[in-house]
Parts: sequence; structure tokens; C-alpha cells
Amino acid sequence: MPRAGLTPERVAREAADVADELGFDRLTLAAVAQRLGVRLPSLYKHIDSLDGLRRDVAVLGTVQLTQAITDAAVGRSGEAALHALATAYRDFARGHPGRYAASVRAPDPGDAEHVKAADAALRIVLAVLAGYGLTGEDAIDATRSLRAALHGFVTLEAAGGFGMPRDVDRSFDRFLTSFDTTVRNWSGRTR
Amino acid sequence: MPRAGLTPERVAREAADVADELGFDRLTLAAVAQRLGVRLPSLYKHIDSLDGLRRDVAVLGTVQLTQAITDAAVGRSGEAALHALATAYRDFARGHPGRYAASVRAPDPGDAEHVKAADAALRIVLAVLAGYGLTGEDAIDATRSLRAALHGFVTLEAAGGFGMPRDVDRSFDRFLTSFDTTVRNWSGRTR
DNA sequence: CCGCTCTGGCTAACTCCGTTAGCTTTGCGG
DNA sequence: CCGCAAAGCTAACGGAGTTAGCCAGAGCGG
Repeated sequence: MPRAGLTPERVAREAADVADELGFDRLTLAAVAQRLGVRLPSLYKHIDSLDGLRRDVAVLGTVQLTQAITDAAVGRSGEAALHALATAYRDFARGHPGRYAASVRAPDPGDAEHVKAADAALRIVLAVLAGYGLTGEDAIDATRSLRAALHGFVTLEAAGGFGMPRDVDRSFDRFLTSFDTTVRNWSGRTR
Repeated sequence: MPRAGLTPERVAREAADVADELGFDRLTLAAVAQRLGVRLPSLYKHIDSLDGLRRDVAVLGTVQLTQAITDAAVGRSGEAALHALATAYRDFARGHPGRYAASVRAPDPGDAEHVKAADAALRIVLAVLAGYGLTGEDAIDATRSLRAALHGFVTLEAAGGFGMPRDVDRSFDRFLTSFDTTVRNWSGRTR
């Protein structure tokens, strides 16, 4: 029996692919093992458990998502940065639904690597909003609103929750424009 | 062996309770049967399958969520209605996380009862936004933004995704105020 | 070049869950 | 009072995750 040459990274990557194709909740050790041409128990030489593998996918997804939005936002500011970041976020969620779903679960506070990856993503969003002059509590509130809206949007889109015929791209664009206006007046109290 | 007097409704309600307590993804026929004081296969006299039971919980959750936001919004308009609806939405999601998670999955188009429940919820949101003078495509875009933001907010809150110490209630309130402003100027193009 | 060890793969076995088949008994309608 | 549909049961199966223990092969020291 020739060695397959597996590593924890290789297994996590294959698991992420499975999650993308079948859905994160359908990620199964049996499927991963089959794709790697290996019997199921052999995976345990590289992972802790199914839950551990899920965490590995979450970290991988978070890192890649962070990379995507960083690449998009770098070199831009203001609305251009916001638009680029949001588009990259949505594209990632659509292109890698399994990784994306995994990345949403909050990291275990004791899991340094996972926490670090999540923090990096957060920092990018804060940096973009800093370009609007937001800092401190305002920045936190605005970040939460943006993350919530982005997450909700891509989740509902993925779940098919937008039953109406209206083009989703245009709704997304409209939302971004509105959010830009909102955040621009964030501390200005337009009311 | 005395009869337990189960009905499909009774089973669905117990399943919803299990989902609320353990999480929708941990909903298991074994747990439901045990709580009802019945052997697992007996459930099949009242349900189709685990997936069918999940659908039942989804319908129950959607109906109850719709009821909650309807009660909150009725008799109010404008920002008061928006605020009441959003608060009721968030409260429901926090009080019944399992039912809420179930309600997010888009209904099977051929499932009339489920589709009807989902439509009812949507209509309430549209009605509240109609109070801002939004109709047609603007109303659809705004509805999507509101639903996305609400959903994203409660999901991230439930997942513990708001790691920052800042009070979540205040962030939510801030978000609502901003959204009110945004939707008020939706077609006004404040830019 | 030989042998030792460590490691990555394997098989076997167990548990738990969902599902189906078929039996038994209850309780209601005629 | 009798019969029958329905509600509950036991038995059995398959598939998933997990653990234990075996075995071969790659790489290293001598």
C-alpha cells in the first residue's frame, strides 16, 4: 500500500473543497477520505476529529477571505475601497460557500491561530471605515453594521432567500451606495 | 403500552424546543423521541423524515416570527414601526435561535404552506417600508437591505461574532437610527 | 549495506443515528 | 360487542465518527 503523502494542510484543503461543493453542513470525513484515495480512519493521523477539521476549514476560509478583501481594498479609499471590499467579500462567499460558512463561526478564544485570522479580517474593515473618519465607538458600530449587512446579504443570497425577481446585483449596488451615504453622515446626525 | 397521544403538531413543537436548546444543526430524532417519552421509530407515524421535521420546524418558526413582528409593527408607522419590528425580530432570534435558524432556509417552491408563511413575513417588512413612501424596485432594494442587515446582525450576535466589548444593544440602536436615515433618503440621493 | 525505528496507512470493532419492515395492541365506529 | 385503522413497539440494516491495534515501508544510524 503506497503512501498517499497526506499532510494536515492537504486534508484541510480537500475538506474545504468538499464543503464548497456540498455545503459546510454536509462536510463528512467519508467524503474527504474518498477524494483523497484513503480509508476513513487514516485521516485521524492528520486531524483530531470532525469538529477539529471543521475548525481547520474555518481558519483556512478566514485567511483566504481576509486575503481577498485585503487585495481588493489596498490602494483605494472611501467609497472606492468600500465598494471593492464589499464586492470581494460577496464574490468570495459565492465562489467558496463552504469556506465562507465555516469562517462565520466565532473562534474559540483559546485558539490563537483562529483568533488571529479573525482579527486580521476585522482590521481591514476597520481600516476602510477609518478612511471615512470614523474611530472609536463610532467605528465599532459602523463595522458591526457593515459586517452584519454584508453577511446577511450573502447568506440570504446563498440560501435563495431573495425570492423576488429583481436583480440581486442591482440591489447590492444600491445597498452599497446607501451605506456609503450612511457612514459618511455617521456622526453627522442627519436627523 | 399506553398511547402518548402524539400529533404532527406536537412533535414539531417539541422538535422546535430541542432546536432552540441545542441548536438547529443538533436537532436529532433521538432527542425528540426521548423528550416525548416514545421510541425513535414511533415518530415516523407523524413525520416523513428528519428533513421533513426540519421543514416543519422552519414553518413553525416562520409563522411565529411573522406573528411577533406583526404584533410589534401594528399601529405604528415610520421610525417607530421600523424600530419595533427590528427589536421584535432580534428578540425572537435570541429567544428562539433554533426556530429562527430554521426559518432562514428558503422554502421549497412546491411547498405551498411554507411559501405562504415566508410571504407573510415579507409582506410585513414591505408594509413598514411603504410607510416611508417606498414602492416598486426601491421597496424591494430597501427590503433586501433591511432583511440582510437584520439577519446578519442577529446571526453574528448569536455566533458570538461580535468579539469587541462595545455594547451590542447600542450598536443595534445605532444601526437602526442610521438605517432610518438611509431609507428616508432612499430615493433622495443625498450624495 | 543492514537493520531499527517511527510513521502513515490499513482492518476490525463499537456506538449512535436515521430508516424500513413487520408485529401488537389500543381505542373508536358501527 | 366486534373489527379495523392507527399508534406504538421490537428487530434489523446501513452509514457516519471514533478508537485500538496491526503492518509495511521510508529514512536514518551504524
